[in-house]
Amino acid sequence: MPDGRQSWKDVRERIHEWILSGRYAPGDKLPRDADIAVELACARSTVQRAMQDLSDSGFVERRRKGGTRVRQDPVVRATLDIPITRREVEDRGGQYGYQLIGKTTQIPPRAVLAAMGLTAPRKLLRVEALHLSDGRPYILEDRWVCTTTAPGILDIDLSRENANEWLVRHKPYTRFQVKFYALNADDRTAELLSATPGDALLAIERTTWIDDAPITSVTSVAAPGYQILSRS
Amino acid sequence: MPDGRQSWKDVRERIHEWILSGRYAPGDKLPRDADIAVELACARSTVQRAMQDLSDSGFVERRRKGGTRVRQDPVVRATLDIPITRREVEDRGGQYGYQLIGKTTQIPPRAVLAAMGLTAPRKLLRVEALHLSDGRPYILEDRWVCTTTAPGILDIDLSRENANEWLVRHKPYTRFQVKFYALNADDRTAELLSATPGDALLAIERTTWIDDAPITSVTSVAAPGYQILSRS
DNA sequence: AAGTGGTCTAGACCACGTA
DNA sequence: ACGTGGTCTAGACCACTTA
Repeated sequence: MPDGRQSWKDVRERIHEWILSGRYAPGDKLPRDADIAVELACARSTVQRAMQDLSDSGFVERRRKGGTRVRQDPVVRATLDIPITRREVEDRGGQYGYQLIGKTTQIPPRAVLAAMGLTAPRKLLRVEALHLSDGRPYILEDRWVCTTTAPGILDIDLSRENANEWLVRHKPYTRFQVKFYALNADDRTAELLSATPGDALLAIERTTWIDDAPITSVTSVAAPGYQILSRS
Repeated sequence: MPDGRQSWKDVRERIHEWILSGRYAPGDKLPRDADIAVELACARSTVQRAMQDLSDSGFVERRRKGGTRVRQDPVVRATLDIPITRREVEDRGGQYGYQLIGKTTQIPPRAVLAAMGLTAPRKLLRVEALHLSDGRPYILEDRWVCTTTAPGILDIDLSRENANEWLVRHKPYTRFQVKFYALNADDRTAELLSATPGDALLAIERTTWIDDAPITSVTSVAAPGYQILSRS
């Protein structure tokens, strides 16, 4: 314990060690921030910052007046980065390619309406496209766009410009929801992704809103072997 | 602009609106924190807090001396909660059940060693178990435990006690990694999960460490239809 | 009603990276 | 070298919640 400055990360580490070592077991109450600040010889706000991080990470639970307790059932909280596909491909050293498959205006299936929080059926723009890595199919996306919220999309030449990238640059969202699941490739999907019908594929469904107005809902199906990793 | 107190979340919202409205477009440089603080009539540290959040969320990019810029390619950063399975089942209103399938000590396949960061092959404890919801198979887990890092696991009656819950309570980790992918059910997996061979299933692989010492690596395969959702 | 976490402020200094 | 973000401190007040 040198008497130099301690960052809140150091303080977080100290407290984390108390938990790891069993000095404070799951369910135990930790001292008040102010007391910890005295013990560790730092400002209370530094302890507060450390505690907030431990709380965000699911290690402790904090309540006003109730104090801080070590969580009984730590929740694993994973953070995933979902970059735009072009960047993902290029970061892996691949050559990115994009291909428009279809563009229509139609009433989407119930599941899509539900995902976007729409109650009444209405026509939406549907864009199907394929992302390629080194010329090989990488991700097949089936996108529905609300043309009321994002009318500008209608002026874009989607055979040249990528719908996702256009939206991300011109229609920032305030809220989003992501869903992961596995599905068996049907004949069409298999053909487009150069897979075999029945192959298990990872599907990523993303829906974005500006406040309560849905912008787009897209289901991306990845080619066989695709994995998603949490940040370090 | 009422002259009441503003929280850093309010400030974050104000700056976010600047970006949404196009006042600052992707690639643009934002004013220095200090100037924003003057404009919004708050302390610089409040702006700093807001900016840190916007940076964590992937909206802006900050560099010392370089200033703050709106990101060109916003990264979608999703946070997932992965609770212990008992809690997940009970939160969904189901009756949780647990069943030990097998427990052996053997040398794991290369992939498992690699996931744990082990270079030399060595024997690990392997525990296979089934989690049930209302008596129906829910998740099949195939776990490898490093008995050097977590020797206590050998004293546990794993037919009664859940390996995951024991580890989570007695062996807190300092670091972890999560991986998601899809796989086709093989005959054995299908039988254990009451699925059909070939069904697409979601696999979640989690590895935990204390510092650099691996604790456990577990691959959980969920029954058909399982989905993972991001937090709000 | 009182105690605890949550946040703000103002000022200071540090550390990093760019110009 | 210097400007910008990053963080700490000390003190103050607020807000929630439970004793």
